[in-house]
Formats: sequence, structure tokens, C-alpha cells
Amino acid sequence: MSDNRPVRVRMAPSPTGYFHLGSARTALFNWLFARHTGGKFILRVEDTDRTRYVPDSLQDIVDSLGWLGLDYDEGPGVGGDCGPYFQSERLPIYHEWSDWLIRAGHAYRCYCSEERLDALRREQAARKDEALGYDRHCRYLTAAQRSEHEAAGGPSVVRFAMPTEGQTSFTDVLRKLKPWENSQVRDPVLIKSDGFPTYHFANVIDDHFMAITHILRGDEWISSVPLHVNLYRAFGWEMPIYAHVPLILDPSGVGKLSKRKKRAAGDEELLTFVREYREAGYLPEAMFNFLAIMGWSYSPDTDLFTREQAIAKFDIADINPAAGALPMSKLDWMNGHYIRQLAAADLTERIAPFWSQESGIPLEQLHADPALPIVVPLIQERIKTLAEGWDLVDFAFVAEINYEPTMLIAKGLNAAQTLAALKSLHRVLAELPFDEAVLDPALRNLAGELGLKVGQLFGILRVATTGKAVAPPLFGSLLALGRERVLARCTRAEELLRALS
RNA sequence: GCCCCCAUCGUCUAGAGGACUAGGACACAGGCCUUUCAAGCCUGGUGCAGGGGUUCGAAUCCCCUUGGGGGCACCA
Repeated sequence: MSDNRPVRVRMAPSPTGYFHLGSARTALFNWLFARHTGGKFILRVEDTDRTRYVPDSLQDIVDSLGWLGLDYDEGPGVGGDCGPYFQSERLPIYHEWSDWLIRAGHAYRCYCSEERLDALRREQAARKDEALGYDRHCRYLTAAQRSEHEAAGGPSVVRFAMPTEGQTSFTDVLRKLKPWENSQVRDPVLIKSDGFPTYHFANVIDDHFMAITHILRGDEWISSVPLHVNLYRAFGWEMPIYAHVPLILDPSGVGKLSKRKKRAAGDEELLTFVREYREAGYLPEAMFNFLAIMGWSYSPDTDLFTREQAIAKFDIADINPAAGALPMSKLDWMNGHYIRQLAAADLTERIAPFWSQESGIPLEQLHADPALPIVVPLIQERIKTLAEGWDLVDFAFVAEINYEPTMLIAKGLNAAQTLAALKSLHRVLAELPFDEAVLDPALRNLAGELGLKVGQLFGILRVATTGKAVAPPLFGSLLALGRERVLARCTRAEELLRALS
């Protein structure tokens, strides 16, 4: 297990669904390690289950990795010296080596029917005294029995002949593991009856021929390490270094993150796929940072860092082996932080598609609207995701605003007094240049003249022009609307107030 | 049922026997700022799951209990 070989790590997803958040975090750790060591990060597609194959999923995996900025050095679309990078295209290699194992006495053909295996499992479950698993029936077939089965031409699989006694010890960089009783591993299938390899077999073969040095993968694989180790031994191959990264748990901390679960509080939907985070308006730079602090820590003093900083500091040994709950509120905060860091033009570019979708206003039309660049900076520090903000700025894009007339009435005033104040505002706004540097002092001055608090006066104007009690900063909002629309909305508000008084 | 892994504030974490009256962040509460809402700044509370050891000394090492998680497929 000593290793002076150049670092090569891989992400090996199976195209059976969209790219999971947990997979993304595992991919991130692999990527960080490769970049830190100057090694290679490889993408290998484990498409050995033909029944669960989902056509869109490979594209989703590639897109998600790209979105997060996790570029790979070898794999689909980029090539490499150790291809093919699809397991479905490597069948001859698996067959060659399973034949080798059979010849060497480390594997054997099994002819057991599904019915027999089912019955066996049921029996074991009923007995409740041992681990479930294959009883090695075909391992001890005589040569004659074997030829008989072969002659019959029925389906068969290849199973690994695990040592039946003794223990297998192995190491994991992140934890100390007890030696495993070999008897616990019950001759798993290596080659399925359809000729495709199982995960365990393809994984070991490919990791060897792709010269993988470090295996960083999910916690759920720990219990299959003894099998893998014995396969490496049977082949006489050099073992990779293992590090099993912790699972990401549901925000409640109970159970692993999975679809069809709802968030405990509020009944909000739980996001489990990377694409869902993108669609929910999270920034890739925030996701990158966020994913990295789950199970790893950049510094005792801060959770914020750039990808370059992460690369410089990352080490496998620093990964925390404990599974953790998904800290969603921290993600929201972090995303808000990254949004605030964006240049206004960048934010505009990124948020426009979200607003277009929500409002139904075509994207080009939205971009052409002079109010857009004015309004975006106003909401920049008020949103946590790109999916927010429209309800704060829609007043600047619609012809007419609707609101409850009584909202106009300032606290401590009646309708008639409010109307009088609004008329004064209207007069001032009609005369002065539309410039915050002019309007701000002028309106503050006006409040003093009218004997009103600034908050009262601004509040009236805010509701009259935006239709909202809570809106972006007043002067920016007025500028986004332009004098004409501001005055028209004042007129409209005056009518409403007259009706109230 | 069998096997394995994990365990520090509500949550994400720092901590690799003495520097810990346990640090940071999010969330929460209070305050400041303030044209609403935010953002920003300041202050605050809350934690080493429990019990045994080892040691002059334990959040850190060992054991048990408890709790949580994972695995036991011709799925990965």
C-alpha cells in the first residue's frame, strides 16, 4: 500500500439518475486531492446495470461537474490513455480476468437458479443466526456435475471464491478498522448472467488498469473493502489507498439524504440533486465552498475560501469521518454572501433568467429594460438565492400596481393628512432633477417642513410608487421607475386617498 | 438477525494528553446603524452522549452502554 506512484483518483458514478449532492461532495474531495497533489482526476462511467440505465443521467453528471468547476483529466469527452471510460465498453477485459481467476482457482461458475437463491435467503432470514448470503453450493461441484451444467447450457454467473477462514485486515486513512472475518463475505457474484460485471469486479479491474492510487468514495462502501482487498490479493496487484468519506445526512440528521423526503420544518422540499440547487438559484461558487465544509475544514477561523485556497490546503487525512446533517441555513447564508460579492453586471446576467421565468417577460425584453440594471444592485444584499428578488422589483416592470389603499396612510396620520403630504411630494418630484443627490435632501427637508418624520413621508411615497410596504431603497426605486411613472403613480394614489377621506 | 462505521453548542466544525475558564461559522436573542426590508457592526446564551478505566493530567487513549448511520443482491 506504499505509494510513490503519481496520484490518480477517480469519480465513478453510475448513470442511473441525476447527479446526487453526496456524489458531488465526493467528487469535490477527489478533485481537490488531485489538484492539490498535481495528480489526475478521472471520470469513469459505471454503466454495468442495464436495467437501471437512465439516458439523461450521464449528461446531467457531466453538466453538474462542469457547473461546479470540477474538470476531469480523463474520461468521456476528453479521452485519456486508460480508456475506454465506460465500463460497458470494457467487457472483454472483465471476461479475460474472470477467466484468469477461474483458472487460478479464485473464482467459479455458479448455476444456482433465482428460485434456489430466494429460498435460501428466506430460510436464512427465518433462522436469524447469521449474515445473509450465498451458501457456496456451486463452489464444491464435482467436475462431472460441472460438465453436466455446461452441457445443459443454462445461465450461469461467476462467483469469487472467498477464503472461508481467517480474517482480512485493511486500512482506511480516516479511521481504524477492525479485521474482517472472511466468512462474512459470501462468494459474491463477479460476472452476472448477462455477461456484465458487478460493481465490485469492474471496480477493482478498472482501478488497477487505470492506475488509481487513492480511492475516495462513500462510506457505504466500507463493508465491501474486504472483498476488494481479496480480489487484489488474488490478482497479486498493488492495493490502492482507501478513504471512505462520510455520508451527508438529511437536514434533520436522521437518515441519509434522499429523494421523496421533505424537510422537517416548513414542509419545504428537500433538494437532493445538484441540478436542483442550480435551479433553486444557488451559485456554483457557493456550492463549491459549501460542499467543501461538509466533512472538511479549511481553517478554524473561517468557512469562506476560494477554490485556490482549498486546493492549497486540502488533504485527505483532514476529512472528518463522522456523517453530518445537511446545514441548509448555512448554505443560504453562504449563497447570499457570494451573491453580494458579485459585480452588478454579473449578478444581472445571472438573475435575469430566473426573473424572466418567474415574470413571464421574455429574457431579451427584460435585458432591454432600462430599469433592470438600476434595480439589480438594489436587491443584491437582500436576496439569498437567484430565485428571489422578483417580488421586490416587479413594480418597475409592470404597467400598473395594485395595492390596498389603506397601506398609503402613514402611521399616526389620517387619510386627509396623508393626501396633503403626498401632494407636496408630488409637487417637489415634478420640479426637481431626478437625481438621488438632489431628491434625498429635498425630501428630508420637506418632511421637516410638513412636521413629519422622514420614515412617515418616505413610507407614503414608497407605497404610492411600488405598492409595497417593504421595497428596495426608495430613491433607487424612483430612479428605476423614472419621473413620468412616479408622477402618474402619485396621481393615482391621490385618487385612492381622496376616496378614503 | 449478522457484520461494520461514527459520536464536540440546535446545525456545520476546530481540537491529534497539558496552550481548553473548549475556538470559529450558521441559526437564534438583544443592541447599534437606518426611509421599509436587508446588509454591516457589537453583545449574548447554549456543547465534549453516559459510565468505567489508563495517566500526575483526557474532548483527545482503552472498554462497556446508549444513540445515530451503513452494509449483508445477478444495484451501484
